Amino acid sequence: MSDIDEIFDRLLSRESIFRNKRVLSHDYIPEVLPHREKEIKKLAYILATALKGGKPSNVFMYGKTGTGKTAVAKYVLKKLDIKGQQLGLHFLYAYVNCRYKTSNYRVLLKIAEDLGVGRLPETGLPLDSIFDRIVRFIDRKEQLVIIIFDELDWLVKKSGDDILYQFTRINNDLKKAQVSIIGITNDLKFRNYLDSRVLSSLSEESIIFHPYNAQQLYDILKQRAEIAFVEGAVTEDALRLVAAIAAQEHGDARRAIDLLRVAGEIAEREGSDKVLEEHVIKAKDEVEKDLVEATVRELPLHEQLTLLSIIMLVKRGERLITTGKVQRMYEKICEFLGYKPVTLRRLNDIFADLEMLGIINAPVESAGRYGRTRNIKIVVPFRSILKAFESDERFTIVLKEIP
DNA sequence: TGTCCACTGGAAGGGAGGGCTT
DNA sequence: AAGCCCTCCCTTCCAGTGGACA
Repeated sequence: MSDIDEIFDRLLSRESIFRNKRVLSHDYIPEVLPHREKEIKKLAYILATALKGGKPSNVFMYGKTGTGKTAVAKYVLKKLDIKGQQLGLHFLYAYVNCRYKTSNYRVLLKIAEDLGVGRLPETGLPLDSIFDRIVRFIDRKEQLVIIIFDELDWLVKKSGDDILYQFTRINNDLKKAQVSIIGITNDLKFRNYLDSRVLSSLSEESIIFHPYNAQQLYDILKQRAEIAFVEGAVTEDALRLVAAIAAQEHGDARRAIDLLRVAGEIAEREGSDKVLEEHVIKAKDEVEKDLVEATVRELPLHEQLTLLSIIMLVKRGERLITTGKVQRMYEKICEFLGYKPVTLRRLNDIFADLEMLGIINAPVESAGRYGRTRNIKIVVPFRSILKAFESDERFTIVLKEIP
């Protein structure tokens, strides 16, 4: 008990190294976005039409994760809103992150919620009727509605482009209001999946975001660190290291900021009054592990079993892991645990799912005479997946009992 | 040059579990 | 209560395919 008291006392008596931790959270939009001036200008230019009462073109924004697409969109909209208010204009906004809204229904629901349509049931209504309600709601008066579809590729891959099609045509149904759409995607190849009508309507304008390099990431981190931490709490070396790690991982600024935050938390936990390189290194492991563990734990049963089969094959020292091998292992595990295995067709979709989640790489390769199959590789730290499985007794038994 | 392996991936559909409207 | 409509996970059926080998 006294141990715990001591921990509490120590924590209380010490000044925190954080001054304003919120600055390091995902939804924080800073006053200045370094190295995105060009993109901000372009978007502002497009949206400025709204200030003269016009309908801005739809915009498509491409770029990898953490290149500032969402931040730029939110930033410009915030400024637009302020300017609009000065001019007595009122705009409506909706923001959907399609990655976390798994179905058409959820997407519509989020839009309805953001616009303030009113209470709608979690499920049950026909899609048309929700869409109608949204249309009726926004068409009550003359106004501009801006809808942001973030991580649009997820929506299209999961549920197709029906909703998108409806939204691109929505202006035909509206008498008073007008709708502009901002589509954001990480997947550059994703245009191929879209119906050409949707694509042409969506990409009236497009903005491309390039990954940040280490120096740019450093500038971003520096700016955030100055607000987030007390003076001198982050060493130059630590900051450089965070920037370097994130630059290696495709210039993802969000990851960089996460990393900095966690490094700070670790430093604080360990009673250090400075964030050092060693804290950053620990933070890197922790961030990665947490993410993978959570993802794996939330997978549906047969996706977990499939992943477990892959893990078993890796453990066994198999160098080439093919669909067939996984299927045989998977069926063995199912038999062992008393589950009815899914078909090969389903398994194939599961591979695609796991690949989308970034857990595996599974490109289709041909061995000529010996057929075509996926070449499956785990692309996250092996230990974090194991860790996720270890919390479930069924899987632990399999790991022990099956060679 | 054709064959043929080991799959891949599209299309259609189903049923359990949810909740709506009437 | 009946009759719909939705999602999620899954099945059945099957045409299609890259390239090493004969």
